[in-house]
Amino acid sequence: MSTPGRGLHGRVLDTLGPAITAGEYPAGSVLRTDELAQRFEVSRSVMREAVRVLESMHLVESRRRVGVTVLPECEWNVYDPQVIRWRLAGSERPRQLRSLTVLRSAVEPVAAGLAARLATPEQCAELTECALGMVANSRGHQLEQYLFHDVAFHRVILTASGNEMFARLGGVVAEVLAGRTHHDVMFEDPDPAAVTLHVKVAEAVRARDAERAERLTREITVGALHELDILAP
Amino acid sequence: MSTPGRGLHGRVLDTLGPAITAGEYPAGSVLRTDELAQRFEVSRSVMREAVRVLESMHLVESRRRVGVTVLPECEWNVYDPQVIRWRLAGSERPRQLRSLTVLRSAVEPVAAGLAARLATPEQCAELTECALGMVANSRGHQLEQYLFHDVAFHRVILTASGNEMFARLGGVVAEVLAGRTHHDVMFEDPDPAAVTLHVKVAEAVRARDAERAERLTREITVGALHELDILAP
DNA sequence: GGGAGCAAAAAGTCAGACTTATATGTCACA
DNA sequence: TGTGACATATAAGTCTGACTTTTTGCTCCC
Repeated sequence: MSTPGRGLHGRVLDTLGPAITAGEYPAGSVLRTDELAQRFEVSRSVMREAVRVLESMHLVESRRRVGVTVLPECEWNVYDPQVIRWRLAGSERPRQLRSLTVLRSAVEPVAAGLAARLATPEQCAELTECALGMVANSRGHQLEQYLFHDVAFHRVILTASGNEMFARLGGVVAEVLAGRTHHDVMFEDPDPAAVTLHVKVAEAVRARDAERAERLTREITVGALHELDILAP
Repeated sequence: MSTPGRGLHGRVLDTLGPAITAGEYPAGSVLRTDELAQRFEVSRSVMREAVRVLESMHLVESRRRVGVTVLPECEWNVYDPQVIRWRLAGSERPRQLRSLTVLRSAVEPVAAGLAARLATPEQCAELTECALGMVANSRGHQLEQYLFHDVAFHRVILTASGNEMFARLGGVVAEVLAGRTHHDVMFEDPDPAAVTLHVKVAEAVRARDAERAERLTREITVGALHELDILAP
């Protein structure tokens, strides 16, 4: 994913990051730079760079005479894409997936409403194209092609909202959707109702009907919540 | 703010981070580690650590034989609290404030709905206390005390939602609210209607009325949007 | 028992030498 | 004239070792 092995410090992070985010070192654990450098067979300078990155993610804190202390989970930069990937790859995957899905359920409807006001004609066209692609691949176990258009659809919505912070969640949504298709149970074709909702959202955006776009998107995300048994009354 | 001057590399970041996020180096600009090290009068190792941190924020990309390239804004980790602080402190402040307010308007209502289902009795009590504190300080230019309770109120809501990603936005909301009180025009006492809404949200959460808590919180955030002339029809 | 001061431990800093990847320019050949 | 292979320069990457600084926790004396 992204850029694997961009230098030695990156290799170290590929091991240490997942280990920490998976909770292998409980909060308060103390590591020593020299020891880590030996363990990973890299120089202290490389190890220090790795620690600096972990520190910027608020996963650890480095203090003189003490060492590198693992911080409690509530301190972590849980929006850092790298942290999200590490957690999705490890034992915390289910919880991370739930957190992200709840976040989606908050953001996407509002983004759709904004998109209905702000989307360019090109974006409207793209959206319709994605929705049609979803329809075309919604039957006959063409899950990969369906996923492709689904991801593209949500990306366009988030981008067209005109809010940079919404737009940056495109990658996250892609991970969540991909996770649902690949890891979890999804042997059957996607729910026809969901497909229809996407088409309707595209229509609403094209028609500049913000309220309708928001309401329909909320229906989509509520469905996603139910799939994970969140919001069960 | 937070931890200023945690080592030489931190000092470098305090200058370089704001400069980059303020757009002083357009996307594509190339910096050289050695030159930067000279400019900031630090060793190359320190400079390298600083660059690694900027790289983990996706503000820059370091490539052999090329140098340290400034990445386009769309690549930045705009959820990184440090990046947010840098942007709030610089010329991009107004835009950053808008982005964050829109994000709030999406997240907080959903968080309030979840809080109504999940808040502990202690959290309900805290919420009521905050709301009362707001009422008590809503008149007579006691803006600082009002702000204190306002921030606490929204923090409790976000925490009580049970979603770690919502909870992590507490700091962001604090910055936005503080910004409104300090920087922007807020000479007068807060809007009485807004105060009443907070009290009602606390009531709704205590009464476990998720739908009402969500709707009332949405009214609060819509107010915040209007203050910044967003969503003008 | 408590405060002053000392010593050790770990991170922080620096300088210099060396390695590696790679963009770019050169030149021969088609 | 265009194109491919090759050489070269450049800037990041890595390693090592010596030194500094901060901070903890212990000891010793009052």
